[in-house]
Amino acid sequence: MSARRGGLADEIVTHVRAQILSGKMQPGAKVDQEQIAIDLDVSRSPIREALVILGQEGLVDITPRRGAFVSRIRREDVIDHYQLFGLVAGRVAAMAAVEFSTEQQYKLKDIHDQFVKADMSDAAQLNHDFHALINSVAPGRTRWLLAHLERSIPAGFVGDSPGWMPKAVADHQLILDAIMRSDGSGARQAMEAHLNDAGKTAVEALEQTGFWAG
Amino acid sequence: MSARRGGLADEIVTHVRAQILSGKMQPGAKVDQEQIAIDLDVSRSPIREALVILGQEGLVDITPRRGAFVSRIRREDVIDHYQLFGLVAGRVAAMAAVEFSTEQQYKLKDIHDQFVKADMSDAAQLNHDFHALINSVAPGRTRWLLAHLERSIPAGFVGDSPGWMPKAVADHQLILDAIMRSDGSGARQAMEAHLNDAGKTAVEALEQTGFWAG
DNA sequence: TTTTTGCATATTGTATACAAAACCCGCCTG
DNA sequence: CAGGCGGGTTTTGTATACAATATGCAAAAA
Repeated sequence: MSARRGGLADEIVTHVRAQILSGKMQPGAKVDQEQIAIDLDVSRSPIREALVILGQEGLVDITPRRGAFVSRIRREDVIDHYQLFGLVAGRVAAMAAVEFSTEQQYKLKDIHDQFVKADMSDAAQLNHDFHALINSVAPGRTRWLLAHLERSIPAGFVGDSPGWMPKAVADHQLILDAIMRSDGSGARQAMEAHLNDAGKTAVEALEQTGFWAG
Repeated sequence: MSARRGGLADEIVTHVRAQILSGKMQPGAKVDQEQIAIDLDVSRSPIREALVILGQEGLVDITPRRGAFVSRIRREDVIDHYQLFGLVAGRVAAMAAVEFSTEQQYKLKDIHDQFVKADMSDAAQLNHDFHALINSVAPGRTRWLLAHLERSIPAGFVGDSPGWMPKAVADHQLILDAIMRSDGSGARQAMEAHLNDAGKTAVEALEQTGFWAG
């Protein structure tokens, strides 16, 4: 999005992250550069850059001359992560409630109306649009942080867990209502609650994909 | 701290960051890999990894096949950054106020008492210790985020700006008082105010080092 | 004069090569 | 039998080499 990088490194990041979040690489396991090089048929140069990114995201721990290991992320870490996400996103939601123009308000309502009727294939995109519109009022540095928080741990879990959609719809409704009536405090609370739920959902999803097997 | 990397890359990050924050590399300027390679007498391999880190931190923008450029950070971005910092650190301070043992409380008071009497050479360390003790109650992911926020933009500015010490002492006093009386809400507010001030100080410091010259 | 096209150059991105540190495993010694 | 000590192997970290794309300038056309 902001920082599209040289091509391969980004693809490798995506690949390895998927491996980790899907449980194919267990927490604590070594991330072998050579193995990835073989799997993806690339050299170690872009792999090392990818590992640096994943290290910054906290998905792998890098120790000086010993290599990269899948981080031992605990359930409470995921919960914590989403609480932080909620803290920041809640702040932005409060700003949106106050600053949104009438036009923006109805644009948000429009997205939400589509979201209500969407099936699982479109839900992810509409969910993203909903949050993106709200977050568009955030100042530059806040946007940067939100982008980090969104891709760091396990985001993009929309629909992975059954029964999440109706809950998300209800949450979004509360957020939308608060913003429509320019209720900053209400928007903040609703957004925080929404992301706290998302955290629980993320834990369940990771549980199901076999992220934790010990 | 958490992710000590292979040696050279970290040093290069420090070097380039210093160049940027001191104004020797102007915002918008190209970060030439070859030039750094010559300056530091290293190959481009660790330099590229360093640039990835700086890109993640938001100090440089990396565009696919065109290179890295010093980010055009505005004064409001620095303010924004420190507000976020305050948001998170405030949350942690509130937790500390509630969770601190009596022993921890007096340990914090002890550090503060030293801070009051310290000269500029020790102030940085004691300031760090003060915050580190408070942040020690934060869960893992929050600690990770705080570490990011601390080193991302221009942190470690203690004492760079004259007249900051007395202000910091007063701020820390308020934070300490709130924690001593287990006043979570008060600690949060005091910490947020402290970091908002730190943001202004950071802007001034950047102003003086010649970061902005336009 | 201004714009556009093409080529020479510079710089990035990726691959390969090499040096050094860490790991593994058998062996020796107490 | 436990624990420590080589020596070979593996893997990382850095340097160098090569390929591909972007940049800049000059010449030609409008």
